[in-house]
Amino acid sequence: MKNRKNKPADLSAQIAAQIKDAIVAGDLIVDERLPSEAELSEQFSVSRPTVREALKRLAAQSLIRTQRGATGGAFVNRLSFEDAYPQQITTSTLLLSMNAVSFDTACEARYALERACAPLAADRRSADHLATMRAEIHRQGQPGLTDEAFCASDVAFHRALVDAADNPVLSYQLAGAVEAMQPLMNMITFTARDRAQIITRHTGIADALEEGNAAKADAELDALASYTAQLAKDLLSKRKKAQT
Amino acid sequence: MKNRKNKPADLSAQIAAQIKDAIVAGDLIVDERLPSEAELSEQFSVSRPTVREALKRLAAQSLIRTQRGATGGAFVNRLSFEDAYPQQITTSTLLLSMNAVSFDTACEARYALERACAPLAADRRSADHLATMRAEIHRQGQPGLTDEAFCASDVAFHRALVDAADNPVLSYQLAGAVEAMQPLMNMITFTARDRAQIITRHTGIADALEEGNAAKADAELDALASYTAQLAKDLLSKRKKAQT
DNA sequence: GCATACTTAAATGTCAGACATTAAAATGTA
DNA sequence: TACATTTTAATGTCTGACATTTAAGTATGC
Repeated sequence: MKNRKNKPADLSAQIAAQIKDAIVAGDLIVDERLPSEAELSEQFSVSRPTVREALKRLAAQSLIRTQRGATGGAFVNRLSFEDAYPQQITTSTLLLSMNAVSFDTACEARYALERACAPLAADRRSADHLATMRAEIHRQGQPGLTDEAFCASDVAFHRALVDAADNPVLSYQLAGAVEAMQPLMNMITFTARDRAQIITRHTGIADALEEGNAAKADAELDALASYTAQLAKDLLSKRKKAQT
Repeated sequence: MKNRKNKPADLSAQIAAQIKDAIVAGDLIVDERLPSEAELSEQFSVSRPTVREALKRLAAQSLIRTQRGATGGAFVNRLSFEDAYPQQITTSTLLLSMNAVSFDTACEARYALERACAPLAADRRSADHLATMRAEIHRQGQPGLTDEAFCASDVAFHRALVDAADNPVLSYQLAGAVEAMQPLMNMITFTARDRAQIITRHTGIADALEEGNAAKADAELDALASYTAQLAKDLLSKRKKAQT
């Protein structure tokens, strides 16, 4: 069905798929205990190691958790945003690095998504979010900051922006896009002038959100996106020249 | 480190984490073959079943693939957007269903993201995407269509809209948000008048994209978002009345 | 009767070794 | 040279055992 190679999947993969389907369909509810490994191995007519491999597959996706001891076993896990974040980030990072996604493409996606958040953030930003953004802006202005640290602070700033929209679904969706960009951003060497420009934009964004001015926030984000794209273009042409 | 419960993780989880880190860091490159299970079990000083459990964890995340036979083994997998899609959808679906995310919240995220795509889609939409959208609109107008089928067509329409932006990163990020909404949408009963309204908006969106009119696409999406939110509100108040 | 210490039981975690199956490479043969 | 056969090295699966963990039950002492 799923594999167009019509290669029959491993038993452990089949069993994991069945249990996963049961969880997605709601036949197994959160915190419900699965049968013990011994019982499952009987039900599916396979050995315990095979059942265990299936359970490990599910555990790797945070679909179940296991507990040892007398009342232990495998339990359906409530998949939390907190659990899903790191997986999302890892997946996004690998997607970018393994598929030769260009800086432009990743950057475009990132700013498109952030601009989607801007109006909501302008409406709902809390004092906390603003404080975080101001703190990161201040850090970005410190002399002697390495490029890596500058990028890390940039990510923190943008995550605060996204979180300010106060929509966990948006935060989750965007975490990957923003964080996965960091390895790409790290390849850029920021001159003092670059940093000053970026800080100006960041300040503009923070100001706009503080005022609740969605249009201004959008404009500042647009300017920042253009500037970032320009930096990447310069970097590329500089490299080309170096090769010649 | 990771678990604040300072419970030491399983050996198989530790080994899986080490290999995953090596892949993310680029120490293991795409299509590189891992040592055989026997060799790994020696390297990590654990038994083969334990190594196998670790490998299954990685396979569940599509980080590796395995091949049987003389030249077989475990290979670092090129994580493709195609592979990541279904996982992203499953995760998003479970996040919504297990965390009591409200229809409003999910809907807001979805339309915010779609509106981020609209300008790009207006610029780049291909004839193919437009044809898909028109076909889905036509299907949505067919009498006798069940609510489920209507929703499925709605999802297909919106996926075409997202794909029209021609940015794989955006498509990937949005797939979850759009598809995961379907179970929630399926709870709505669409009257003939509802459907007509939605079809009007869909047609407006398709027209706008065809004209390359980003502002109009945005306005139509905004109207559709409001209408959908209104439908949900009506449904909720109707239920409340039924309970009284 | 109650608190504490010990024992038991049930589950997962780990190991060792064997056999089954697969698929490529090496070998043999017309 | 082309084809069939054998070898080989790997994953897939099974059996059985033991280790470890944890909650519950039980005995002991006061």
